[in-house]
Amino acid sequence: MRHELLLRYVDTIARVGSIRKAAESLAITSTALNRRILALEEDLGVPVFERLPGGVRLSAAGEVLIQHVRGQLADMERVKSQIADLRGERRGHVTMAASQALMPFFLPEQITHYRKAHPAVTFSVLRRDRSAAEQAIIDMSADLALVFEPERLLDLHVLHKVRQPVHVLMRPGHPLGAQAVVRLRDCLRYPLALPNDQTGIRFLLERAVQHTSLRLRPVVEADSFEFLRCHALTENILAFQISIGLPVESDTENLVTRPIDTRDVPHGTLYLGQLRGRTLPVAVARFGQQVIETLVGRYGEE
Amino acid sequence: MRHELLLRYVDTIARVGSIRKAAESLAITSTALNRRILALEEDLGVPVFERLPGGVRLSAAGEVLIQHVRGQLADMERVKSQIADLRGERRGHVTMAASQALMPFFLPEQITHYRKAHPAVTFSVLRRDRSAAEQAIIDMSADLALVFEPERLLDLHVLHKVRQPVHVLMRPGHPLGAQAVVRLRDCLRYPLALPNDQTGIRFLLERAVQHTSLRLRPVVEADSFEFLRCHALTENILAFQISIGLPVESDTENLVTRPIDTRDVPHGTLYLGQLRGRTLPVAVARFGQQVIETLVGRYGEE
DNA sequence: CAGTGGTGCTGCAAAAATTGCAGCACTGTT
DNA sequence: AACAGTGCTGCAATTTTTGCAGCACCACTG
Repeated sequence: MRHELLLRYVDTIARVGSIRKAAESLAITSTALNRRILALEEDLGVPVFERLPGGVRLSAAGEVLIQHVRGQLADMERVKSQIADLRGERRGHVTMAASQALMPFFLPEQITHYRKAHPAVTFSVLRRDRSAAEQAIIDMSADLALVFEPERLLDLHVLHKVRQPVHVLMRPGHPLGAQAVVRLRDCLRYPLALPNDQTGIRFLLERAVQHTSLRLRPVVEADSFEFLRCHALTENILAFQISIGLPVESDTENLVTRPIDTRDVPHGTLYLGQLRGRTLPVAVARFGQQVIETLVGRYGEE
Repeated sequence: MRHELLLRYVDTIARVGSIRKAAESLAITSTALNRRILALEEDLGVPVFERLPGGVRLSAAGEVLIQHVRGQLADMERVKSQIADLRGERRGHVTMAASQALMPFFLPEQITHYRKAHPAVTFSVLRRDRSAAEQAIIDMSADLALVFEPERLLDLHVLHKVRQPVHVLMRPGHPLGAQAVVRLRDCLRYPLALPNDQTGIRFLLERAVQHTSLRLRPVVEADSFEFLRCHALTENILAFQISIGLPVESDTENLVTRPIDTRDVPHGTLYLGQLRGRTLPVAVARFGQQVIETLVGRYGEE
């Protein structure tokens, strides 16, 4: 598409923060890119970027423009998708921002299942926790967000939500495994592996101990649940995860999981959302529908 | 603006229905325009226009595209307006679709008043009754609609509404002038000048007599209220108008107006609306706000 | 305090895209 | 059968865009 090029250029520069770097990633010369931006700014009568010694940054006017540009690009995708759909082609691309808990099992399974029915649909997955997922929706780098305990829910239009209790993960034979439901204070007696502040689970745990005498003292802290889970197995300490992020029940030989009593740590909520007011491409909308149906089938209506 | 050009081209061709005619009105050669469309269709992989012997018409894919195109053009106006606003310029353009009743008094007064505060804001006014006003909103040839008794209210986001009783207009000395409120059956005893089917007033009158033995037998029918009002004065027959379209009260020497009993003809409703989901340019939004305040001040909250 | 690596920007010439003219094939109307 | 309207195309002129090299500027750094 010829006429979208300029928009793509603006978007890339804004994301990268440098004309030269953007030019490289766009496979054109910086001189051409630079001049297109200058021409745009002349047409517009206002600088779109502030020139800093280390690159460029969006000006106030640029902030207004970039939202329009990204909206236009996203909407153009929708148009192409609808036109392809009109020809019965059933192709398209879905960009999904999702919390970490969805990475190991839920999303792969969902995408595989969807691609069985629509092999021409392709996917991009961005691992984004909480506010980062919302940000991806707002700046339209993602079409859908499946996010645990988002922060603001402001520009997010909620398509579906399900409650998710927090579970504790341990090596087989750990004394906590004796109970079907564990209390938080019991967990805190053992060494902990905790996810970092960006995550919904950490948020829930911090809030749970806030007005108590309990304290979270992690032995290991990381931004990767995969690392935490594996580390819990090797060093025999406790990790945490929500229901949807737990491995299939069968392999209790390697890992034991127990829900934490909801009197101690209340349910968190997993949201499926899109940008408010956007019309999604057909492939995206259909995939969202499938996710909703799966969630309803698995956890019931909220 | 360079990159909007193609969008403007597509929009114009779709409205005009011919590449050559569109090229003329766009002040370019048909050759250039034609080739741009061909290039667009190649990029898109789908014909946007159906080629007919007498010109072109939007294809199914084109219908999808044109909605996007018009949305982007309108949104670009908003962006420019916001950028201008950012520079404290307070300029912009407002395109208003309105029912006929607003033409003689209300709109001129409103626009004059607004332009006193914001002289750099310019206006376009389209006279559109009922469904035509809604159509102008949908295809984005107008930003705001002030329309009496719209038909579907489907894509129209209602910003405000006021009730409007129907009045009968007569020459001074007409026997009907004796009563403060007139009954419909009394009106129908005299020769009538009626607006055509497209108008909300005709719609209300037709509905009023639908299940009665009364019949509307216009002596003169026209699509111009101005003509009807003037004709009523010269030939001494009855015309109709809603409150907001009536002349200022003072000049009762030339024209007498009386409300029709609402038991006979119920209130109609005047709607101020915009396209659902659109973010309006600042100038448009402010003007709409002023209109709402005027309506509230004059007719109270609904 | 010079050096270095980064930035955005600008002449000038080459390359590429766009445009305009004239004319073709086609269709519906007179 | 002539005509007036349409969209489309080959070719040449024109305009626009691009790329190279180099400039001025700034923030680090040793």
